[in-house]
Amino acid sequence: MKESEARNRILNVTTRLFYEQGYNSTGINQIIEEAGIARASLYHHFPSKRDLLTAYLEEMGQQFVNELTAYLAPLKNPQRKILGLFDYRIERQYHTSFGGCHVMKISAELEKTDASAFSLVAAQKEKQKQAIINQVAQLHAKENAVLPGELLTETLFLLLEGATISSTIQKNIQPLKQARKAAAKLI
Amino acid sequence: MKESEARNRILNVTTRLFYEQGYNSTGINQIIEEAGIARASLYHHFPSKRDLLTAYLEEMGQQFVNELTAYLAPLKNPQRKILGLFDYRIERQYHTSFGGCHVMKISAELEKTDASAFSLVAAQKEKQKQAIINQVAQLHAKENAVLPGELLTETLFLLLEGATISSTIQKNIQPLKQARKAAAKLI
DNA sequence: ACACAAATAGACAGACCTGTCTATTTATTT
DNA sequence: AAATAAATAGACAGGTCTGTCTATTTGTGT
Repeated sequence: MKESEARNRILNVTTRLFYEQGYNSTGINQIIEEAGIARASLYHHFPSKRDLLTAYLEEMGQQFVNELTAYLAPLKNPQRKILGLFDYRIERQYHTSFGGCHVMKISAELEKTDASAFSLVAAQKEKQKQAIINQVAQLHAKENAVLPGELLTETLFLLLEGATISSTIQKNIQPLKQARKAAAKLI
Repeated sequence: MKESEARNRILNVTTRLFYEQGYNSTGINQIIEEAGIARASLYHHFPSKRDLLTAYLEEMGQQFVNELTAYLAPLKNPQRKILGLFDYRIERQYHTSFGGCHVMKISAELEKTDASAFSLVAAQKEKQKQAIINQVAQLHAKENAVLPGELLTETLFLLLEGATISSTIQKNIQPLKQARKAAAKLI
């Protein structure tokens, strides 16, 4: 029922354009044209542009988690999986020509007073963080670890976030490689 | 000569609006109205909107460095100054109601192919990073430090960046506090 | 007093924006 | 076969956008 052909085309085009051009710079008209569907069809499935934003975030969130899970699956132990988090980001940066994290991009376009949008966005980030928590939980704490468990999780997450935005601004993967190196010393 | 009254008003209003609403969502008409100047005056000083962007980045960069320098000045030793970097960000987040870093916000609105804009943006970030390098250079390396000097600098920078974006998305200072805690253990 | 720069008001072009509406056609289901 | 849903084309309203242009007034330095 939700699998209609037109809806899929709309969602695919929207996802691509919102990520490449941003939310504000992407117009309904462009979506209609590139998706090759009628105006009324779009408004039938998505009554307002805001509904497209919600769908975009959910779609991208789903993709991200699926891809990450697949990427980490073959890695053998928690250490390697944690380093895999950084490698995955590196691969993604190459694949998107340094487009950066979609959640960060969208959040920068939102008015800071738009609480409902920010709660959507924050929920997406929370999911990503959960992937780290799951791995750190399986680490055998080092004898004389510099950072205790919970702080280690947070630090790894923040390193990942900082390296991602930094890599996006600099348009090279150096920050992610450095973050990976630091992570290797901390786990 | 560049100190004309009208120009200052334009720049002040532009700076506020670009930061609060973003670049794409701020119109020339709104700037004119809020600055209380004539349309032709704006185009006299800034021939295109793009010129406003350049001026905005330079203005904000100047402000950021000045404020940070003033904030760190009374702190006594390199350790405290490094932790001061985090405290300064916390204060800024409160002061801007969690508006976040202006460089990150703008970079998220740029097309990733806009090389000239990205080089402006990257230069601003480089300046901020330099502030950390300066402090770390004065640290006496710990005997058995987990992270060697250069990697320590990069790690502190990435922690700061990650905690800033994370704090902006979550709308609370917890990430910055955690990053500060991690930094304290690393230096 | 003269010249030049800076600022003003406001109309205008040409394009784009979101969302609504009418009226018709195609599918699917019962 | 009848009814319901999904899709189509395209006009339309009301607004906003950037940038240009004319024509006039204010200010400043020489």
